[in-house]
Order: sequence, then C-alpha cells, then structure tokens
Amino acid sequence: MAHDALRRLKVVRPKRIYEQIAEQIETLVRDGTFVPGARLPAERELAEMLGISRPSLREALIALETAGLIETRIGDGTYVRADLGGGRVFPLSGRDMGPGPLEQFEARRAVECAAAELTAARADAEDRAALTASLARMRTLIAAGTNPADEHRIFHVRLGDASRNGILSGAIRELWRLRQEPMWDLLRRKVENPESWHAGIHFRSRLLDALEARDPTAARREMETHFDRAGRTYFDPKE
Amino acid sequence: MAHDALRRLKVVRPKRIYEQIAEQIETLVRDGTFVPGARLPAERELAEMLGISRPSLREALIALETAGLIETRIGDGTYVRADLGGGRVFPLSGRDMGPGPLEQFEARRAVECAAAELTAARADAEDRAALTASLARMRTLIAAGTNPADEHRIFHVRLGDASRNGILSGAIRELWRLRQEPMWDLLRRKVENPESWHAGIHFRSRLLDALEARDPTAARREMETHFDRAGRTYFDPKE
DNA sequence: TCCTGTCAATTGGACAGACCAATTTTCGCG
DNA sequence: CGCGAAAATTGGTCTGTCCAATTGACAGGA
Repeated sequence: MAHDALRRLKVVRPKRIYEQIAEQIETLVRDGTFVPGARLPAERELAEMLGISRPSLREALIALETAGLIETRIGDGTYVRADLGGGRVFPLSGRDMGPGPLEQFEARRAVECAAAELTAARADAEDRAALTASLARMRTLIAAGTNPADEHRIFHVRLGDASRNGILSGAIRELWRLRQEPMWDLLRRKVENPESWHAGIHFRSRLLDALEARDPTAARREMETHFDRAGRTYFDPKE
Repeated sequence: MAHDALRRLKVVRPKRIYEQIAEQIETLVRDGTFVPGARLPAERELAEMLGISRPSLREALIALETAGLIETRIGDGTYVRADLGGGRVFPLSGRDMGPGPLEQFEARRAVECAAAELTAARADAEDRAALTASLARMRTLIAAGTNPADEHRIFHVRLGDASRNGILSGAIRELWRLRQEPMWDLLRRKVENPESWHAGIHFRSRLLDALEARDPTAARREMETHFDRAGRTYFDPKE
C-alpha cells in the first residue's frame, strides 16, 4: 500500500518572502560572507538586489534581529552582531524544544510532593496494595540486575492517581512520559546504578510506611527528601 | 564630582514601534488575556486599535512569530501558539468535565508554592518592579471598590513567569484561566469581600518582601500560609 | 593648525493606499 | 439536505512618500 508513503507527507507551509530572505541572509552570515561586525547594504539597495520590496526586506531583518543575529542602528545601517560567540546557535529554525531536564525536575518535585501529601490522606487499601506490589516487582527487577526505571514510572503514576486529583495525576503521568524520552537517557545513565536503585527502594519503602500510617506530613517529607537528594545528584556541579 | 552619577548612565536605545507593540502583545499573552489557541484581531483592526500603521504592526507580529509566541495562518488569522509551556503537561481540557474547584485549588497550591520558591531565587529587578506595580494597581482598584480578581491573576501569572520554569508558569497560567471561568464565580462571590481583598494585599506585600530579600523559604512559607487560609475559607464545612 | 558649528547626504523608521492570494463563510441551486 | 459557486474576510506584498537620526564634509573662528 501507499500508506507508508502518505505517512511521510508534511504539511506544506507557504514560505513567506521574509522567511526566505531571512534564511538567505542567515546563510550568508554563517558561511562568512558577512563577517560579525560587518555592515549590510542599505535597505533600499539590498531590497533591489534581492528583487523584493523594502517592507518585505524589513520584515526579514526584524526576524533576524529578534533571533539575535543582526542589529540595526537608526540613521546608520544594519550590522551583523559581533557578539555571536562560536557556540551560539541561531534559533531561527528548529526552535520547537520541549522543557529541559531541570524544568521537568522542578515541576515533578512540585506536583509529586503535593500528590504524596494528598495520597497519604486518601489512598484506599487497593491503592496501597498496588504500590506494595509495584515495590515488590522493583525488588525482583533489581535482584535480576534489570533497570527498574519503567517500574518507577508505574509506582509514581499510581501514587499520583491515588491522590484523587485529576490535575496532579495527569501532570505526573505527562511528566514521567517526558522523562522516558530518549533524550535524557544519557543524563540518567551517568548517575544511575544498582546502588542508587537500592536507595530508591529504601526511599519508596519509607514513603509507603508513611502512606500506611496515613501521615501526609511524613509522606511529603519523604518525597521532598528524595527530590532534594536526586537534585543534588543530577544537577549539582560538584563533580 | 558627578562621576558616580555618570557611571550610571545607560545607552539610550530608541524603542522602535514594533518593539513596543510586540511587548504589549506579549504581556497580553503571558498574563492570560490572550489564551493559547486564541485568535488575535485582524491586522487592520488591531493596527487601528493600537493607533499604528499596518506595516508596523506586521513587524511586531513577525517578531513575536520569530520568538515562537504566535503563528499566522494565511487567509485565516493570527493565533497564539497553543503549545506554550505547561499547557500540555497539565491537561486541563479535553475531559468530559473540567476539574472541580478543590482539584484546581490543590494543583495551584502545589505549583504556586514551588514557583514562589524558585522566583525568590531567580527574579530580576524587572520582575520585582512588575509585581510591585501590579500590587499598586490592586490597591487602587480596591480603593475604588472594584474587585481586583483580574489583577490577582496578572500578579500570580507574573510571579510564575519569574520562576523561569516554563512548565510551572504555563500551569499557573492555565489554572488561573480556569479559575476565571464564570462557573466558579458564585463560589468566590460568597467568600470574597473588601475585607478579604485587604488581607490579600497584606499577603502579597509580605510575599513581595520575601522576594526582595531573595528568601526562597520565606516566599514558599508565605504562599503556603496563604493557601492554607484560603483553603479553610473556601472548603471548610464549618460554616 | 585645530576645534567647532552648520548643513547636506545617507539611512533607517513609519505611514497610506492599493492589489493579490488563500481561506472561510454565505447562499442559491439541484 | 448536500454541494458548489460567489462574496466577504484576512494575511501577503508592493509602490510611493515623508520623517528622524546619524554621519561626514565644509566653512569659519580661536
């Protein structure tokens, strides 16, 4: 069938002139035709060279200025910004990046700590049984030397569901899904090991105790401690 | 000598119209006046509303588009991009029934307390000035006997933005948008009055003090106290 | 000679009006 | 009731014009 081919179709977005021009100029800057600090031709001149009107050229220049590539000085001219340090990439294209790992982490800390507090007060026997079972599976996986990451997700999502708050549980589910994306695999692989898996078991065991005791404060405290420790491990520049 | 004063001189950069307009529209988007997915007025209309020419407005729109805030569809209109920040992480819509007020409240408590903590550590002078200005507007509104609910939203959304966490700030924006819906008006009307408005001023003033002092712990504590008090007012069955 | 104020040229900033093209909406026909 | 053509709406682009800021040449005075 042709279904496979059809699936590859992309939505055609009519390229507006200003985008084409901006890309052209970006290329010229990248390949060194326009050196940082250099002055571009005057707007009227450049527009004629490119065969477009001055407003369209201006729109392209505005886009490039917003992207941080160029700089215009009234009454003087348009210049390629000189402070384009080598590593700086221009966000003109491919700017659809999701939230970074730190943002995800901070958000998860916020919602999971709150969810733990609520869950301690609201979880029923079934919830507790499911969490206990998940913890047991984790132990089995670790004993077999397997990474329990997937079971971690199940545990925390179930914990969120038990909070009986659809917003928080939905957010937790979504944040863990983001966390599973391959992009952050490398970051995790650096700090995760069988030892950290065992520490995770201890933490979740204590958390479960707090739930059994129906102690919201203790549950939140356990979760906060967990995130504080994880945060130091992942994001502290000490090592 | 006047050397000390001279040292404070800043290079004046004439703000071009498109920059001013872009900033205006950006604040309208960020404080929730223009909801993600919403359609902006037509270019001709918007230009007239702002008292500028269409080319200038178009330059502002192109800047916002380059910045990834809006999206234009030829022959249709200009739309606020729907995939901003935590709009996807906190799935509030698409369910048969929206989340109830208690769910909203618990979620807001979670994200706003976390955001306050981060903001205390990350807010810059501009953020603090904006929050101070918002608080001043609140005082004016209350003095005139007007309900400051809209300014409340602006204050808290700005506070969230200053946390520099797109997920949290997006969630706060969404949750406050939800709160503004007419469905919960009655609930609020029962417990809100000029006296509670004044209490809100005091709370936000103390919160601002914590931000000025760059004290994350104090900022979080103020926010938690606020939510605890509001929670008792709204949801306690005592009365 | 050197400084200084002035004036003209250059350049970007902004506006008005018009026309084209894509999209959506409306409405009449089958 | 469904469907296709016409009309209205909306963004895309162009032409032309005028204004404001900057620059640089130039003449005049210390």
